[in-house]
Amino acid sequence: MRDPLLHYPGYILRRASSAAMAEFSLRLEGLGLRTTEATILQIVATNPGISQSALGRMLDIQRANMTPIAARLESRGLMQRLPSDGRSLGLELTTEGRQLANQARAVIDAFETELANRIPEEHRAHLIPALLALWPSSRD
Amino acid sequence: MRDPLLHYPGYILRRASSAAMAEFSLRLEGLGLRTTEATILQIVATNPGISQSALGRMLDIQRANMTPIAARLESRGLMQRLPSDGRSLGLELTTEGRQLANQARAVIDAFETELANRIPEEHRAHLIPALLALWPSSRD
DNA sequence: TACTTATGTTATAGTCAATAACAGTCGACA
DNA sequence: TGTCGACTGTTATTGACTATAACATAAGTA
Repeated sequence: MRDPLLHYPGYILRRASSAAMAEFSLRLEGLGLRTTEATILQIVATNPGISQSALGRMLDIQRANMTPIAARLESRGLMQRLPSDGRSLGLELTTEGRQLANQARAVIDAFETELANRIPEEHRAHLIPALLALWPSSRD
Repeated sequence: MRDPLLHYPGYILRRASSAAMAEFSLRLEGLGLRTTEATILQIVATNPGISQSALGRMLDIQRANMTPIAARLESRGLMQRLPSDGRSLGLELTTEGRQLANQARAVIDAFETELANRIPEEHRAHLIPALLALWPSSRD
């Protein structure tokens, strides 16, 4: 029972990512947040007033899929959507949203620290630069 | 417009993985294969007779979700499901399945090589060991 | 034999991403 | 100024993928 793909970086990337994300989702369950929602809270916290579409571009989430996500966060009282532009909606966290964002940040920090510690020291510093090279994306 | 999570390995892992997988899916479209299906063809090719559930354990796919995937490959004439055990089904590729597996392997090889080449040389060799450390999984 | 575990299946629900179509707004520019 | 093209947000729909529960059957074990 041999896995012939174990030496391919892309394959291992997929498997490692899905395993890590499953674990991460569990840790967020206590806060009632999904992975994407926790991410959004962090980004809106550091970029108050960011528009829905700019947020979507940052996270590779399309406008059409952003709408229900943002609506859900707003209906939970975590985020406000204020018309900034006439066509754009500027996003801002409520007080409750900021509190939850902080709690989520603690969960993220703990998880990411654990992840990093699982990597043998001689490889640790190379992971992020290597992954960034695989993900050209919007930071060009 | 700053991304406050850019220094977290788990976050970048997720983003890099989803970008790479989207690209990979496009390359498999020509063969009419999904990512998972291409993977299964490779594994069954190297492990003829493997059972559906063993395959599922290898790929972290649950029995219930394995059924329609395997049935689809069989109905396309790529794979056979032969009762081996009375309860188990042993999987084997048909001639056509082997041919398609070979074509898929070429696509995989090309893609994985390109991926590896995107990584700056000083980081390249560290990616797989680092990822394997994050994905303990079944290889214990 | 009786009990437990393993395998495969069906049905169902939820999450997530992709597409198309629409209304409204903004900006550029002739 | 007015028009045209691009941008924003929304709705509706679809497909892929995952998770759970319940079931029938077979295998292994005490």
